Amino acid sequence: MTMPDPDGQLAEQLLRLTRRVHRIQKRHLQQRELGVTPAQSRLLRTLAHWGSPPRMADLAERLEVVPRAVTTLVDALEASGMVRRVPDPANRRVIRIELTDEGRSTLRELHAVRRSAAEEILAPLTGDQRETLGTLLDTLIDGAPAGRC
Amino acid sequence: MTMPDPDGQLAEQLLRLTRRVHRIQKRHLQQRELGVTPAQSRLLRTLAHWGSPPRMADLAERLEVVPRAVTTLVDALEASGMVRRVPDPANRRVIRIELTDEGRSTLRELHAVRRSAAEEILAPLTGDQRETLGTLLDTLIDGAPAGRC
DNA sequence: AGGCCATTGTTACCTAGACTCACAATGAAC
DNA sequence: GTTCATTGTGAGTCTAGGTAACAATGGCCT
Repeated sequence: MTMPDPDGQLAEQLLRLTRRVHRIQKRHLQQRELGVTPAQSRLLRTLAHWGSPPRMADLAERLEVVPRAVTTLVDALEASGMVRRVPDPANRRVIRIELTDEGRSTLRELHAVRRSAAEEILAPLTGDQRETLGTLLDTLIDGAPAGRC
Repeated sequence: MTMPDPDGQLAEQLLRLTRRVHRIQKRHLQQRELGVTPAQSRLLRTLAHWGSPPRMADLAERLEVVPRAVTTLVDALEASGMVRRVPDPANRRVIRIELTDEGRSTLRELHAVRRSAAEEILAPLTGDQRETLGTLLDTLIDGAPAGRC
């Protein structure tokens, strides 16, 4: 009476949930009409958690995407005044990305968006369950073999 | 000393993991060179779990996408001989989607792909943890308010 | 100094996956 | 039989990502 493929099922559930998370987040973002897409929102949050302005390459690594993808995101965010490209005097190849005041104020609104989206997604879970889930996800994310090249 | 936004963090982790799952699955699929994308693979699996051949609209609902998206997927799968469009004699508007023999054989290979991808993703977790995660994900997926409409 | 290679960001292009809108064909209901 | 709902699809858009080629820069090595 063992399940036929428990791990495969798990991956399936994860993917399914994934799609739902994405859709819900997108909807909540659109409702606020901040002109920010989910990926841009993620970049902004990443930026906020940084100490000093990171380089494009830093962002790419943190976001786990190729540098080229960061260029597009920063293009959009810069066009809407959320971030600024600042050349690094110490190394003329690198460009540092700074949050603008407008970016910071948008971030505060994004915080609320994320909260409401998270609330909708996590509604079926109790506080304890959320904590457990958080721990498991942490383990999954941190313990990853980082892509074995 | 409470966390600033635990639920938001959770959603963040979920999204991050999501991206990883997607990437890993895609890589594993490409390695096998089955000519099947992740979304197509999902449709095939959905099809296999169905009793009698479903309508396009059924698939759309089950996959949680708009019907138009199913058209594209079925186009591709039909072009590679995995499925067949069969008109429904009882209602000439509906088209039923049938798995072909080739689709069935591909599905067997996809099963292996999914297993290996799941293994890579879930490597950091013990058996017990996987079980717990499965339960939590079930709760999340089934308990969803289905888009409050 | 000069030459070779790695780093950094970007230009140009492609793909997957989803969405909206409009529409034609069909069925159902009044 | 006219009107309305269902069903699938054409046309077009959009987000998010990926490759490949490249120009500019920096580091290193002799």
